[in-house]
Amino acid sequence: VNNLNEHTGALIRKLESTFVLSDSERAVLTRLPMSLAQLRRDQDIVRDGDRPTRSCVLLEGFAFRYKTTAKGERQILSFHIPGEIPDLQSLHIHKMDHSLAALTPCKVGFVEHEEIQRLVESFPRIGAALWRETLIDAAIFRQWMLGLGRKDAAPRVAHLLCEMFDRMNAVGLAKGDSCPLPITQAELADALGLSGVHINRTLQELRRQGLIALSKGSLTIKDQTALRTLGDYDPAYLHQEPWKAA
Amino acid sequence: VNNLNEHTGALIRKLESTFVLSDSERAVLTRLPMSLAQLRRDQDIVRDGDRPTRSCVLLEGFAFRYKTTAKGERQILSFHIPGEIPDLQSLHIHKMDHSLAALTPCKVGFVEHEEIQRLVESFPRIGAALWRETLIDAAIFRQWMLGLGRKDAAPRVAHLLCEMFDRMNAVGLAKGDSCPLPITQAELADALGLSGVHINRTLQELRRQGLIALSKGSLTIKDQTALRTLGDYDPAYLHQEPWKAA
DNA sequence: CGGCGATTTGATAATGGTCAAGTGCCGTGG
DNA sequence: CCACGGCACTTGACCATTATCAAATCGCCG
Repeated sequence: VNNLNEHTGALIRKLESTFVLSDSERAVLTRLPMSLAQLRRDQDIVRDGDRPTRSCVLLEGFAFRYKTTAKGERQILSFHIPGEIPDLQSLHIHKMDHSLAALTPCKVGFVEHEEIQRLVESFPRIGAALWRETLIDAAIFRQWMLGLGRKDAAPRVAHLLCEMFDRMNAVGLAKGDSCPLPITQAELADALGLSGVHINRTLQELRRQGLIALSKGSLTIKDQTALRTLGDYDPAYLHQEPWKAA
Repeated sequence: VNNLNEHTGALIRKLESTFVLSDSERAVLTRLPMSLAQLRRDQDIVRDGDRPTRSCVLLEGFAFRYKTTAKGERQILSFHIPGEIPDLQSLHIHKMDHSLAALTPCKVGFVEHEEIQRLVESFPRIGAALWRETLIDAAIFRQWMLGLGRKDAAPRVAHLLCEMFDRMNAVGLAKGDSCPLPITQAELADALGLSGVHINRTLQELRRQGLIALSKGSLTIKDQTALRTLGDYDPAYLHQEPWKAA
């Protein structure tokens, strides 16, 4: 518990992207006790089977959750951007059923479950907002399932790129039609249930059609309409509209 | 709001499968106001895009959630058994991002969101239990994603059958190594991201190997060990152990 | 008996996987 | 400054799992 505030900016920005916080709510969040850590790329934060007593707020950088098959194949379940709490579910589900790792070097804050419990008891609206975040998480899982189960490679890739751009945009991390997206083709493959080779060819096709540019960790959406149509993308499932005043 | 109790038995049984209720908690749940309805097979309960003001408790029969692709392909996202609240998420996520339908004729109780809100405010432990249920929902989505993205047909089918059996068993609806499973091969296909033809051939193979029997809406697991191994199944993600005393 | 939905079967095609080798990029150390 | 090493990306050839299409059978209910 080694900080005071200024670290929670990403968290507050994220919550405020769908929620209007009152002053007292913002104040208590700013002072939320967390212990900071800096993580290397690819470092596990929590592992499948762990029983963590704290959750992890992503302050800078990107993370992802994944599971592994008996024969060692990896499925990436979600990508996480600054301000998110990727393992909030461990608050009520005590044993991890998947792992969480750093996609890039990143800065995180660990908050004890006890602390979160106190927070949601004293500030029920924050409790509801956090519950809501976990529900949006689930909505994203459902959307990915539709892709994994029923879409061809190109629409799958297109959809993911649309989603990541919108999520980055919602927390102010996109500029114009570009945003950081430091994801490897192998990671894309593991997220979309495809092989690295096929991801490569699909990306080339999207580039050839002038829909996107993606290189050196940066994504540019060159033809949003076409990309959304191809990916059958409708951002409604992200439930991003600010919705309830303080 | 046309009933008193005896209808909520399935709900209570479900909650008690992972949670020890106090007497007052059980009492308030028993009296939970809900309006009953009887639904036909395949009838939509709520639709993608709706903004429901109530959630649906499944009292008898089976339900499923699904999404549809632009070209009309269906992905089934989850199956639901008696006692579950398949659209509880609409409490905090106001617009449906998928549909919910009756897999078999079924009896449901609709509970107004207002009512649930009152319930979780007065009984925070029930609130936590419900939050937990939505998190387990998400855990099941994650497990399905691993299958959709990274497993071949046979393991996918095997895994689903293991899961459905364990969930039925947890609420007392299995007898020995059998349980009701009134699911069509086409529905299995849409849940597992495969074609109906391929599901048919895969089921035949599982039967030929003596792992299962599945017909007339009833599943029998004839070799649990082999089926679990094949499906790479570990029930930990269902988080079924009763865990916190009242 | 008729009819309809569910299941089964066979033949053929396609999307995407695997394997293997090569290229490009970038940071490190001589 | 340049060679080296490693990792991500790219390419080509071949293969496999699964989709598609079409038709036949089964089972149950009226």
